[in-house]
Amino acid sequence: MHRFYMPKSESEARAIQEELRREIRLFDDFDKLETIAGIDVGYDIENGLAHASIVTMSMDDLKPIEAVEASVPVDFPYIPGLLAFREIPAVLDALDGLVTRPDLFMVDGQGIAHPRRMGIAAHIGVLLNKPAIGVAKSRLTGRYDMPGMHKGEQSALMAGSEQIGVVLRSKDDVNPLFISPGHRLSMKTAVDITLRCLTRFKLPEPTRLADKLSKVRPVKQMTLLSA
DNA sequence: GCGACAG
DNA sequence: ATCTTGTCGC
Repeated sequence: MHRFYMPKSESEARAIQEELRREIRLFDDFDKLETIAGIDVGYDIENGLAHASIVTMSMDDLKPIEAVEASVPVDFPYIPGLLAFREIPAVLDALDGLVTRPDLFMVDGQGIAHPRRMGIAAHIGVLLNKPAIGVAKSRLTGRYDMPGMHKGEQSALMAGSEQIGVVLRSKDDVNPLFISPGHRLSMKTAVDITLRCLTRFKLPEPTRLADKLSKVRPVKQMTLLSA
């Protein structure tokens, strides 16, 4: 149904991104925003698996409605700028199990704040033809001034004279988040929606819950003290 | 050639 | 991303 192609080389991967970037639309293009889904991918290094988690919630109360997960073997290395090719297979697998249809996707990673403007959030948005926002915990590319230390303060993420994202302090005294639109919404809307998803944590609810699920919970040995 | 480098 | 104990703060 989708059209994800697994490249056989780095150059081919970059060529795919150059091709897909032409489909990105950065203006608000959706009629309703009732549900939002957070997407994140964790890894099980030992078994060579990528574990994708998607949590759908209501924009009203930010309470989860549905959660799906999927594990698939990783066949693409982590290469800065090509993260999408490593994580999307697991994401698409998890997506197959999703019953509800979220109005928008919030992805852990960059939207257009990418060397070729095709971060994983943009890639997912284009593949699904759905609005998507990139929420990254660190910078991939671009320059910026550090925003104030209080929640809500922000600064522009620039690539030359082009604004590719917003550096947002999502909580007092914690490292800022890097927000960038991925597809079918504007920079301003991407930030507005992210702000609406913030509660008392650093990460917005969609990504925060997906992140929690994607962590491959280790079979931690309980400290059982026998008397 | 030398750094930088989402997860 | 993941590996990891203690430790600071609400």
